[in-house]
Amino acid sequence: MSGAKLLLVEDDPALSELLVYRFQNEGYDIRATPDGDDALILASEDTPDLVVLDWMIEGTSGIEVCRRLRRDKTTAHVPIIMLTAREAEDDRIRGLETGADDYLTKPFSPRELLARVAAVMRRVRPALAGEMIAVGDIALDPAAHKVTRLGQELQVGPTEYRLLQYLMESPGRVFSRGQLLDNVWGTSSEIELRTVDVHIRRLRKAIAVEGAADPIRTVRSAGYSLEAV
Amino acid sequence: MSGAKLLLVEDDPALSELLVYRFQNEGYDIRATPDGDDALILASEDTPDLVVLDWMIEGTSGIEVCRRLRRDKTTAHVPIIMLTAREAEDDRIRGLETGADDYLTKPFSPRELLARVAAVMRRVRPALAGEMIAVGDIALDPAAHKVTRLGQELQVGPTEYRLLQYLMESPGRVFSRGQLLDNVWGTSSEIELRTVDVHIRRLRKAIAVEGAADPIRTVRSAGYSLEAV
DNA sequence: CGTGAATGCGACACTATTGTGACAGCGTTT
DNA sequence: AAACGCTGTCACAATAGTGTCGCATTCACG
Repeated sequence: MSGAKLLLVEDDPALSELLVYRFQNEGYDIRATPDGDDALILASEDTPDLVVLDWMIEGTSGIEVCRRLRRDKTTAHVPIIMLTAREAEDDRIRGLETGADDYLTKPFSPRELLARVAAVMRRVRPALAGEMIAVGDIALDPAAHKVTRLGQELQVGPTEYRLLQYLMESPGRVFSRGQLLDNVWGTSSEIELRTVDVHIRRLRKAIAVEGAADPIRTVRSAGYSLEAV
Repeated sequence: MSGAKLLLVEDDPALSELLVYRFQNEGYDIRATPDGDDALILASEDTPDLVVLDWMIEGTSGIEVCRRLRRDKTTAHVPIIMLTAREAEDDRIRGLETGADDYLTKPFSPRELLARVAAVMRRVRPALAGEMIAVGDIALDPAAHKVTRLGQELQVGPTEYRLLQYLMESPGRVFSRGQLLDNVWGTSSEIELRTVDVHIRRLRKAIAVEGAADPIRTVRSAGYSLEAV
């Protein structure tokens, strides 16, 4: 499991099924539901990396789903791509107003949607889109699952790798231990906060190379951040 | 029988015959049928690598064939090139919506279609385009169905061959066990993930030669990749 | 300077993941 | 019918990774 988590909200069974196959084939971890209320529950249970949202759906309407996703803290920043009917200009505008990141008018080809999703993912979570990310002298290649520093390949364990990737996605930003546990370890983590310290230490050791400073900054009583060196 | 397997669904006998001749000449393993239902049966019996599908055909319509191909797990990912009448814009759009990968409007020259097919094949499965691929000191010849390392011919079983070919198509890239099952074994596989490990081991043993390192990298909790040695 | 809280660090038991040899089922060939 | 090659699973061995603990060290603040 390497791809980004998608949530598809689409009430046309044929289209939904088709898209699920296509996205799975591209390596995405996609779940689908035809129902707006259900979508909100799914999104809150396991925050997706991106939501594809049909405008016309059963239950809570697309625009309402969009609005509520934005209201909830855990999903407020999740990118949303809206699917709208062809001539519904008003809908499109209102959709973007409500906070959608992109839209696609029906009919569209699966490939078009794939391209849009990939584009948004590249912008928001480059590493999940398979894009190489670099911070200072450290480079991370998600496709090859490799980390290099100053051209030197580093040996990084699974958890340290995920931790590093997460830190690299927002360089300079300070994350609390709780945030790191939620985003790197996963939702249902009943893990000691201090465990984060240990993995930070292991990560520091793993990315240490001759003649390069420690890029991980400890912010006392706040958390850690990765600085460009 | 070396080239990629094509399935042509075309009810104009003259055109069909011409295309079959041309594609066979190019080394493709092509079968043709004028009937939509027949096409579905042929496709399920022996999954083709690509389908060329006329929009207007007898029996089940083109769009329906397209949709059903996508619905069936074993054929869901097979690229489809649609042949449409010149002015049928709506058809084209609906075709793409239904999951076709590319289209060609009649009339077209056989050469055009050959180019499209080759382009799609190169994108999807480079080795199936009949091109020799080499990674490090390993060379795989799809035409001759042979694998050599350091000039030495290797004895590789069928599954190991497909596995190696797939890994060689994206050297350095890490694939999860699930991805490998989907792409090497086929989408309908209800097979244990650990089975991949066993075949990786068999492949490792098969491609081991004196004085050469193991090119297969195990990425713990992620999958495997083939590195250029 | 003290002092308490926060963080760094090494060790350790435990768990999860992967490597490996063996085996039985199956279809094909001899 | 026997022999063979290939396949998918299994059980077990070998590793690698994980979470906690206890203690050392550092830091902010009076």
